Amino acid sequence: MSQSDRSSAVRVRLVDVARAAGVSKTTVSDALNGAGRLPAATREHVRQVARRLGYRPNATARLLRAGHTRLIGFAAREYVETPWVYAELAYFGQLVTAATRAALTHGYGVVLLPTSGPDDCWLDMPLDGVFVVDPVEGDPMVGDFLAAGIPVVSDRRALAEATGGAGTVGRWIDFDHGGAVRRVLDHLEAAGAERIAVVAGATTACFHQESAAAYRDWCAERGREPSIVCLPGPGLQPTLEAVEELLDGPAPPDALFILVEVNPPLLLEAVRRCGRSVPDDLLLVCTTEDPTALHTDPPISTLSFLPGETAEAAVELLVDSVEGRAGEPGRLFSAELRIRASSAFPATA
Amino acid sequence: MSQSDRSSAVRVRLVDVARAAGVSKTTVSDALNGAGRLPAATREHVRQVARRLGYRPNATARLLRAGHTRLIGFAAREYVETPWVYAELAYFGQLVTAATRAALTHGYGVVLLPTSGPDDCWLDMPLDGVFVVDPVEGDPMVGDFLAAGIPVVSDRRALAEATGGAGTVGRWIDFDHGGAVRRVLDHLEAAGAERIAVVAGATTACFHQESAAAYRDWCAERGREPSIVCLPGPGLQPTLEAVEELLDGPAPPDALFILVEVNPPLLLEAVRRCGRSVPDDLLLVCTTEDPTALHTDPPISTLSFLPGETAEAAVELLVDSVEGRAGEPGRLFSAELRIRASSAFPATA
DNA sequence: TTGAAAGCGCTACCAT
DNA sequence: ATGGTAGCGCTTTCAA
Repeated sequence: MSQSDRSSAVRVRLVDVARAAGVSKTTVSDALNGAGRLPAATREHVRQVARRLGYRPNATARLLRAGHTRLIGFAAREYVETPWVYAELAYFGQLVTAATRAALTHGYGVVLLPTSGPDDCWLDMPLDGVFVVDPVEGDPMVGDFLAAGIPVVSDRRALAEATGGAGTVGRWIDFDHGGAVRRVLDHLEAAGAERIAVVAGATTACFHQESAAAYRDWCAERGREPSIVCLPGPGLQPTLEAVEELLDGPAPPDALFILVEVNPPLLLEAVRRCGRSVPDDLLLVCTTEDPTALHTDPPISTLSFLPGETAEAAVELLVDSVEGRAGEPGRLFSAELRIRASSAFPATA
Repeated sequence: MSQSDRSSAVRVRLVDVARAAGVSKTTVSDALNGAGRLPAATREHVRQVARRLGYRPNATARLLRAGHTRLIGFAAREYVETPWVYAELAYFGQLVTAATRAALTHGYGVVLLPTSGPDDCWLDMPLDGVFVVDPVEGDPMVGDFLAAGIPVVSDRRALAEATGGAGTVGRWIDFDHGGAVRRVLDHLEAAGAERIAVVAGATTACFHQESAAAYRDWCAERGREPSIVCLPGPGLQPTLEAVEELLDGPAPPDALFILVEVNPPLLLEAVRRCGRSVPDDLLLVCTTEDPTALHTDPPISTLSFLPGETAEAAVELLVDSVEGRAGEPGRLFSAELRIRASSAFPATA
């Protein structure tokens, strides 16, 4: 019954191999890990016995011994109440994808963390470090990990600097959100827009806060009337409805800057339903990572927050922290405005 | 310097708290875990000391003690060479999302596994079980985990039954792919289609294999000429090109059944570019989990493989295995055909 | 060349 | 009511 050998509930341990091979635990360990100075014969013998018995080292025990787990956590905190809804947004999807890939190249695995749960249940996971996206003000998760001496990288510089302090904790990546928004607005203005409306999220994420503020400032500086709709959530339907309302309302805008993730093709369709044509009739810039923005007709200008690059940077900062390397405390990125036909100068100009 | 207290590199251990509080390790453990029969005063005292010192239990040590990790792995094996590209497909995204959510409700965390890497590096992770999606024939990852006595759930019944055997290993979820394909074809035929073309993937995933075979059989039974395009990868552009080629080619089809993930709005746009109109001119069914299929004009009929439900089932099977509960060896699902306007009987009928 | 023994940090048994 | 101690399974130092 070789089958019942293997699937029997009792796992074979190092000491079992040692006994079966008639050697000590040390010898087995050395033989299997290529350590020590064993004669090739002993080594081979031990290996054979180990294989015959179907021995696999216990990962947890090695980790305890090693003092690290090569596991990093990933958490997105914005929608704390409804865990993992955000996974369906292209931005978060790409973020976790890139983080995973980056972690793997550094020899780390990624653990998807719960955003809610019994108290500080996240501390029960054997993590070497954590990447926290969109931490909330005074985030308990961040606090817990830092207090436990587990390095944290977040995407909020201000928050990281407020909490951490010493060398190995509280590093960050971040964006100049206000600057990015102004760049978009300037671009739209240069393209001839006179009434730029903004659709923003109403969450606590600093991204939305800062973006909305920047928009208002920008308008104030020019004596323009701000026209902004704040959405409670990231749903597709509410966003499209908000757009249609704006376009069908009084004093419709001649440019739209969408700050929540929205499906580009469907957005375009909604705009058309309102009898507007992009870009002749309405300039359009979206904050989305959805790759279909490239393939619509016309292609849509986007403001990208570079999930791939930033996740990679975050993981690198984290790994540096974990492995005790000093280094930069954080990295500031610039959102990338990708100008495409939806906001280019009208072809007629 | 309360700050340097907390971030100092040396983590405070249980024994440190015990010493500081003038009690034994046992008392500290009991006090903190609410075990034992300590007087409230002792308990409180110990807790205060622990808090003052910033004590956090070492997760790895507890896990070693506990004999389990409450961590399950998630791996998708189809595109082993280019890890995590698939994360951008709606199907996989929803799969990992649902699996994560389900795992969390059972008190398990999810570890995203590398699909390639130095030999059996995945065994270094302290996992209680693994969910392997699209395992390849004779998958080494599956074999390694089973050999290590770590329960595996995969989405290939045949493979699971070939490998495992005994109670705690090799459970499965699966679909009757052939049946699903035939259901779609029957539906299209009933809706009046006479030339149904299929766009399929060319990967080793049994889904593609079985689907293509079912299509060919179905055609053969009716003496129809099969018209099938096999795509090497999941890219958006190649898929759209294949569709346009089909529609512009000789003997264009009057119905299209797309078996790879494609963006619904863009697909519709491509179809229109070919001068066809859905559904009057061309019936359309897609195998996609992209939620925008609902919002296009017309909405697109889809064949859904229920990533949410199946991931949940997989996690439940896995948790049962891990916790030593006997139970069903697997669960067979039926793909769900969601008929919408894109494949309904022409309105003119 | 090999092995005994000491831990990694924690929990749980069984004395006191 | 409290604490000593054994042990989870492994690696590693050090002595033989």
